[in-house]
Amino acid sequence: MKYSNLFGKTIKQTKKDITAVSHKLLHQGGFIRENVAGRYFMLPLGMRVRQKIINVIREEMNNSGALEMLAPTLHPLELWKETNRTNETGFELTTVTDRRGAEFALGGTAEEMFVDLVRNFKLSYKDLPFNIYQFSTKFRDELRARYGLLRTREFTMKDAYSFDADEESFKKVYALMAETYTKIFEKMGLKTYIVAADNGYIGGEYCHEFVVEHEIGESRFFVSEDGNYCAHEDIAKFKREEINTREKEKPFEVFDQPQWVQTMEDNQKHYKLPASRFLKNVVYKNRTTGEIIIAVTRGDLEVNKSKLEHVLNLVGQLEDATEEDLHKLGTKTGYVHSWGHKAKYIGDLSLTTVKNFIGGQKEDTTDSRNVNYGRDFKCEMLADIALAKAGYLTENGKSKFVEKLGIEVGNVFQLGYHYTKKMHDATFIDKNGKEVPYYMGCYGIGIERTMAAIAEIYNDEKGIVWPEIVSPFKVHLLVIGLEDESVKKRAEEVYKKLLESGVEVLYDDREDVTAGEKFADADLIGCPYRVVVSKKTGDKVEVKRRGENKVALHNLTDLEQIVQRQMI
RNA sequence: CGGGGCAUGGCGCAGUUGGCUAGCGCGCAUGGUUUGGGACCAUGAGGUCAGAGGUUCAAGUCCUCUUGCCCCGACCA
Repeated sequence: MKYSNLFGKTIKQTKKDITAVSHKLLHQGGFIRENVAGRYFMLPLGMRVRQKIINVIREEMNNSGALEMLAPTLHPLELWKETNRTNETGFELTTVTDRRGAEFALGGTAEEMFVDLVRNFKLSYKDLPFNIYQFSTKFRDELRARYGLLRTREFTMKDAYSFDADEESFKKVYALMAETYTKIFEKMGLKTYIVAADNGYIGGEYCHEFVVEHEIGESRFFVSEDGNYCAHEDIAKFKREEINTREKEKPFEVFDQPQWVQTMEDNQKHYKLPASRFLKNVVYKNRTTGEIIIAVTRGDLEVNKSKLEHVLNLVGQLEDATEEDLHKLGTKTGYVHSWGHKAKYIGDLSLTTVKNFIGGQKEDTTDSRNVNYGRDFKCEMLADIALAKAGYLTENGKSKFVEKLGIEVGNVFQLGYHYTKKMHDATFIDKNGKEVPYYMGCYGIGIERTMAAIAEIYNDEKGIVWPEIVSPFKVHLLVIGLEDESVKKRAEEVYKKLLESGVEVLYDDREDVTAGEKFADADLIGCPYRVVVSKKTGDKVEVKRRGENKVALHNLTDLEQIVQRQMI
């Protein structure tokens, strides 16, 4: 393609408040343009990258035996009602109504649609298993879109849905998908961690995120030093160390405490004891029912809301209690009791690792001490509801957690019977002629986010350095000194030759642009090979790899060979 | 959803305690000089200062509301 025909422009300056490197460079290089918050135009250059990414994914998905298809964008709302996902928060549906009054949801994910399609076929066990997928626009009403393409409200997703006869058969598909994903991301130059995570509003019992480690990422996860464990913070299981379990239980008492002792720091200062010796209470409210839930933990630990929701089977339902809610309980911030309020008490596993807790019944000038779990108070249940942190021990106590941040570019979910049992007739006929629900999984990759992740990792101060397989063009050909007829002729010849041998080339043929500007654009756009034709190059061409400094003169056949060689 | 910030030609920004004809850089157009790292000169086009209401002799500037965007947080009681 000739640069003079390209729509879209590189620019020198971007807004100060663009913070993500990928956002800045993709905007500056003329790959994307924002429409409104979280919704982007894919410009021709960006479109080419997007297409390359799709090609890689498609090829590997097809290799895995999955079949591409396409579902409608508007999903009948009844389907979402069938699984009760219309009521779940954490996943705000955008709905539209047509002129007949029929209601539709703009799909943010398509489990119901695929189940609906499949159930209408009335399949037999002989038709199983299969894995069907699509590339389609997804709509998510994010509270806060940010970082350019990293978190948008409208994006392309590859979503696949597998249907199996049973768990055993499913597990093979799940493993195959994980393997396929690793291959896909590796091909694009992304090293991914496979992070065990929470299924959240998608449902099912387990899932894994594919995460590219990067500081800008919003996924916080932990890897054990021995490399045997890798889990998202929302599910990371860690060992609660015994604090003082050998100590003898002393008699419970309420005693005087200076009024200035209010916070956990005050406690530690006043008693000269570590935070782990105190009780901590965190109050939540069920969004829909208004029920108050009090999470009780050891003072040095924090409550993880996702874990708590999971334990209570209330995914996306909890919100922080307000001061008003506390008032209704007859208390206020800092004065919540570990027992006795009209609320559901859930305790963390750590409550049994300490003898003679301090706290739990704070009033203005008193509190309680020598509080022992089981003897002096009891929660409705003890569960893993505490937030993991760097340095904590793995469950077996053998290794320590290292904290990492990353960009979640893909995920694989075990869905099991989550949808097929909620939706009627989502069954096939087994060998015995019985109707049996499908055992499902689903698998997603965010295309634009993957694009941003690549740009986030492969760049330098001058621009993006695209991995060859996703680069918009393989060669960025630029000509300097176009007014010289022989140079111009030579450049045209090189361009034609490259095209003829099937090389994708962006030919900067602009006449009134200085050399410096052409170089700057080539760096910014970031194609892997920069080829220069000028007076200096004579019957050769100058070749430079983006990201490297050395330049070399080659003749055309050499160049073709260099470029044809697949570099990954 | 809470807190903070911003909104001025296409883009990036300046505009003082309200004051006269709203500026600068980039980009764009035209002409010229240039041509191996965003070069230079000249000329020109382009603005209901986000929207609505208000205060005032006078509003880009002060007040109120609305909308949009950006940043931080959304859990430690």
